[in-house]
Amino acid sequence: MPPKKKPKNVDMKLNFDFYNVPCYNLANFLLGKLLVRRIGDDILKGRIVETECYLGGEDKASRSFGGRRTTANEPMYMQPGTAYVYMTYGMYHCFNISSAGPGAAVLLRAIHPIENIDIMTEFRGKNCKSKSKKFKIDELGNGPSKLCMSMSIDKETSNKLDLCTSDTLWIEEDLDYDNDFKTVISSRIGIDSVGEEWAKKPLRFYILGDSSVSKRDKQAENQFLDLPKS
DNA sequence: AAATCGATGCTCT
DNA sequence: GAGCATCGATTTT
Repeated sequence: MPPKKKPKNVDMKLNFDFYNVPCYNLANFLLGKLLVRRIGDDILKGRIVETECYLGGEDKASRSFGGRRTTANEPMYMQPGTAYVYMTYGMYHCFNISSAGPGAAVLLRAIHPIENIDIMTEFRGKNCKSKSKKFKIDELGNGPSKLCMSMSIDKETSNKLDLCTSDTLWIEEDLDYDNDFKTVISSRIGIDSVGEEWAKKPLRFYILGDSSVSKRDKQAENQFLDLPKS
């Protein structure tokens, strides 16, 4: 049987039903999809290759841990598909998407540049602290703040956007991508201070073998999985 | 290849 | 005042 072909003349923007699933499922389903950003007349696209779950409630690493709710983390409680963009370390941004479940969201950790890579490179340099640095393709999206720089995503322009209806930021199917990839599940990055129990939980997902993944886990790669893709 | 370390300002206590 | 869901440069195996 040949793989099912989807028609190209339909709106591939993913809708509310895609986002309205538990955090763990959304983090998995986002892999292989395209993150799309429109800047004026330019359309930037990158394939999502690495994600992390932040569950809220019991999750000590989550900014909504214990039901904590402030004006800053409000998007984590908004309807599934809402963008949650926050600044960290005073100079970098992280981009999350709220899922089903109170205070639950998925962090996008890495994208693989696909379309208008030259413009992404330009934004990457413009938003980078050090001037006139040259970037390889895999340095454009291999980290949560790097992808924000390359896609020109920040709190001011993108926080609280509804990805289901926004015409500047959304997710869509990648019709040209062979979705037959293997998925690696590993521990999350940069949260060691919350203690071993939650720091080690298997809540990070990435596409095995993709060159834009921010950090590989060779132990976990021995147990890669064929997870359902939607 | 891995470990270390400074930058830099917002958010919450 | 403390602590960052990071990055990039420098230093060490």
